[in-house]
Amino acid sequence: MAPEGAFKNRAKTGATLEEVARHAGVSPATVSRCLNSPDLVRPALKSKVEAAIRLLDYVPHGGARSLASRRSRMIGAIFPILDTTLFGRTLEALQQEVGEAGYTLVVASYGYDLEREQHHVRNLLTSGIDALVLVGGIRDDSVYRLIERNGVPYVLIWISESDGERPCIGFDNAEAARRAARHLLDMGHSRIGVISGFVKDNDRAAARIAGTRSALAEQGLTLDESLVLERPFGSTEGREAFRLLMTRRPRPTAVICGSEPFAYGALFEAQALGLKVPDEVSITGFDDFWLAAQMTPGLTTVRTPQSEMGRLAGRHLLSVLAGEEAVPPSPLDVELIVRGSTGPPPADAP
Amino acid sequence: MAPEGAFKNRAKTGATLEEVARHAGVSPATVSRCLNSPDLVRPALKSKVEAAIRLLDYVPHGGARSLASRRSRMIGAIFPILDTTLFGRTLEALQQEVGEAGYTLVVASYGYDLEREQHHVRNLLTSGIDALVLVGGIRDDSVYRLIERNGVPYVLIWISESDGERPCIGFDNAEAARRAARHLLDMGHSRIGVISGFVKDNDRAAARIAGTRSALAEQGLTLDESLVLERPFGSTEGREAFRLLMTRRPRPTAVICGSEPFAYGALFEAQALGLKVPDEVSITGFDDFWLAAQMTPGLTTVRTPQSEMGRLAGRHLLSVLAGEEAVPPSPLDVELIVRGSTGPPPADAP
DNA sequence: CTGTTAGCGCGTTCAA
DNA sequence: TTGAACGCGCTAACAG
Repeated sequence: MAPEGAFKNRAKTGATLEEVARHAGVSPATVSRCLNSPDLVRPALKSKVEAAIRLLDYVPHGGARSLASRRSRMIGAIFPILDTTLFGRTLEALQQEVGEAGYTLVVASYGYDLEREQHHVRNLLTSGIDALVLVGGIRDDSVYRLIERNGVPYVLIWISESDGERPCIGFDNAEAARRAARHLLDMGHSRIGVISGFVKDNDRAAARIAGTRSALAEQGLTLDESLVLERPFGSTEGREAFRLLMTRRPRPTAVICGSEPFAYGALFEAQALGLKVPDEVSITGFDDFWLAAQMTPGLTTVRTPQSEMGRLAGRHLLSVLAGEEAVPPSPLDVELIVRGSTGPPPADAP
Repeated sequence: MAPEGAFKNRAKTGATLEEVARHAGVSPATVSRCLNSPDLVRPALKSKVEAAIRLLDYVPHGGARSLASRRSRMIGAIFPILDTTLFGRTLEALQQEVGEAGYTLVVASYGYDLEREQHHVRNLLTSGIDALVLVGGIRDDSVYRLIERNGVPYVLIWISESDGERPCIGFDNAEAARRAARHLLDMGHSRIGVISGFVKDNDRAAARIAGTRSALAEQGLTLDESLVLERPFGSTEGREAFRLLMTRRPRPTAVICGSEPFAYGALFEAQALGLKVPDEVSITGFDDFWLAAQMTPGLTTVRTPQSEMGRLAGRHLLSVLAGEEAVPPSPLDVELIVRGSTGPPPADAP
């Protein structure tokens, strides 16, 4: 019922700076100054202008402003997903940090689909963002080129590229996984299963598996590839993968989960299978969301600096935009949180 | 170490439409058309233009574009919080819906602080958003006036204002809570506790309590106000509130949680207290996040149309922007999901 | 189908 | 301390 001729009713635009000037009996330039450098304006005039602004519900036109000043006061952030809790804290902290500085946050999510991410990069650049936050480092070089050619500063979060080629604010995913693995190895485990997100196009997931592998190597062990399962992130997927791992013979005595929802699922499934945790099987998570501490047994996990990455990414970009010589901080720390879900392997293990 | 003189290094701007035109040997208008209505351009020219665009990594300047066209292709959304899973699905669905239409999403969060929300409204309007999504309906009239005076269409989500004064896309929170309450009443409960978010400035929380109260009234019962606890959202707060409720005498035989994290906490705490659910106490949630189905016992809860609200809000605004005569849909349905956390009250209850 | 011509609303010179 | 004039990059009329 919507014939295509029905377009064209452009909303009445709000008041303009010039109208405000007229109402206040001053020049447009003065109104502009009231907004941008109030100290340069005599208080008497300033209050007249402010009254006019309120009277007209005047809001500056960001487009015009960014056209004239070459800055939009917007910062973009592109996340793999938004609907889970995975990036929630990072997003919240980032929004807070830039919001306090008067910046506005533009977000997008791409469902781990690099093509969609690239599309979003274009869109956000068009929107005129002054800076950009991206997750991880895997993407086509052309995307980086595009960003750089447009003079937009950016940071990659959730990773710490050791080669320092691009500015990163995050932690060493491999080392984090290594911590969890060493913890299990120290307790005597040697047959270890892994539930991971898809490694393709995801350097965090890849690094975590690599870290696990290297921890085993330190002990002269190798990771049995048949015990490495890749799944879409989610607790249901974790349950299913865990069940599968438990059918392998000899059965793994511990399972390292590359993302915490997997671990929740594994723990629930262990309970459903009647497997005692940690007596019969140990489980580790990755991130330490609120649920990890509430479950019984509590989940042993690696705590990642989720909020801090958001906060620091914002702060870094703001200072770059302020013209400061900012260097990204060195890799952030992670912490192994030992709770009840891990223990020595069962005595009768092979 | 950052002296204040260190400003002013404006990034080199990207290529302009005019440069593209020059490289392609056509007029600026033609380049513009290639971008906005490609069908009006002869293929031969179009491909020359596209080549030039790629060559220069040209990205249109959104500011200039919005100045000239009076539309920014950005939509704003302001949420109470972003770091929990509460609005995650709504956000994801909204982003997806508007993203597919080539729009960009600008988000902000205000921690349930109305002043901060107002601030964000101003900021987003300045950014030039074409439309706005807000959660709930409680805010100063001046905010609505500001939005309307600037000609920006908006919707309120997560509520359904019966008086229809403003466009809403959501569900009836009172009715939803009434469902949960009736379910308990039908099983014979009469002494019911409530754990709620703060009612001040939160119409969703208020409506849910009101709904509970009215369901009791239908049975000639009244809600004991000493059994109504308001807390910040969170499972830890749920645990603590639940523990307190369990010390009341006579002890409530059921607890209605106005937000699901409360219910998770209550369930964990019941377990810690050695209280059998549902034999000794019944618990209901609100929203039906993934965890509800995974716990043991499963959580009886009211499933809210989280994704749908995001999707429909986006769709509605897009059609308004397209100049269509769009009316917001009628209130969406909620569904009572009965799982193991509810049952009849203990036989020895008063 | 394509080019020409005007602004869109604002920040920023420069003089006064 | 204030005002006048210019142009940022683009879209939208209008001609051709």
